[in-house]
Amino acid sequence: MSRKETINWNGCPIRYAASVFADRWNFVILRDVLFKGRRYYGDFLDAGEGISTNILADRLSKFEETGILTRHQDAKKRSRIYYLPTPKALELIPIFLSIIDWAERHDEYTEVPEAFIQGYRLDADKTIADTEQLIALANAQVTNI
Amino acid sequence: MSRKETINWNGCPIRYAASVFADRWNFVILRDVLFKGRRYYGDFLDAGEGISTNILADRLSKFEETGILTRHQDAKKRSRIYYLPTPKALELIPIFLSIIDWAERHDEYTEVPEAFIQGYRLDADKTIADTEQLIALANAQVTNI
DNA sequence: CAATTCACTTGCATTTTACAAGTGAATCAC
DNA sequence: GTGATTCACTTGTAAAATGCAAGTGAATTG
Repeated sequence: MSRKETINWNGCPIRYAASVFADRWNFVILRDVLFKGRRYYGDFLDAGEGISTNILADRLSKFEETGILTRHQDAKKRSRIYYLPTPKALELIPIFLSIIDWAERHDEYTEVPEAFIQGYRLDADKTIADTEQLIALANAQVTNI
Repeated sequence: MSRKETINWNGCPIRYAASVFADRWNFVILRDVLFKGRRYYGDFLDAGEGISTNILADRLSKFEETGILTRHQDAKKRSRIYYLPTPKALELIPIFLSIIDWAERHDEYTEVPEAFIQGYRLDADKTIADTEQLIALANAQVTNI
């Protein structure tokens, strides 16, 4: 057992990434944070995906532990909690954009706006920058005023 | 319940990708197929990751169902089974390369050869093409002679 | 042709997930 | 000010997935 777990475990980037976000709910939460501007705990629940409250709480706290999200209280209503993406999370954008690109090509049911996917295929760096901008706006909406 | 599951389920590329490969063992198997040239059932088992035989069999058959891998008998020894990546799997290369890039930057324990990661950051397309070449070689080693 | 290899399958204990129902702090309505 | 409500979880429990060990049967080897 000890041998099995030490061989090839540490040092592998794919394995590390798997430990941080390879799970369907993690994918959905990161999508919501990176592309849909969702920040509040309640937003994630109401996203219509059917995530349970205990699973959401578990994933959010793990994202805190792994430095993907930070937890905050709303300034005017302290009972509301929001989560902000860290730089480490923002650097997941290229990964998720290429996932979107891949899925659009291989899933007949996927519906991505033409302009978005075409834009990405023509100039990925610009789409990454644009996405970062939208994230900054979403963050500002939650932290400002 | 029916409402919850129909809203936002279909049509989302991230959700689709999650259903195909968002799982730690899927990550490891795809890494082995895309970057380590592993093709035989036994190769995956002996990879030192500790995957159980039933889980491996389950994931391999799901990858068949989702069109990621194809299952074949070895020409000279029909009791040996190998799995080949489909074009749909090859198109995961950009995703996994950007995952490697991300992990290298954020996991202190990750050990990626300097030349490899530098090469990727300088010219991602070239690294993608190089990886495809290596995959073609690995496929040939299994299918030829 | 008996022993071994190979790719799984099966049985079962443990862990994780899903669903429903709390809980306690903060906020709102009056 | 206080009772009702909102909010972000937590808890309990049944169902599902996982992990481990031990088969199984076809193919191959000695």
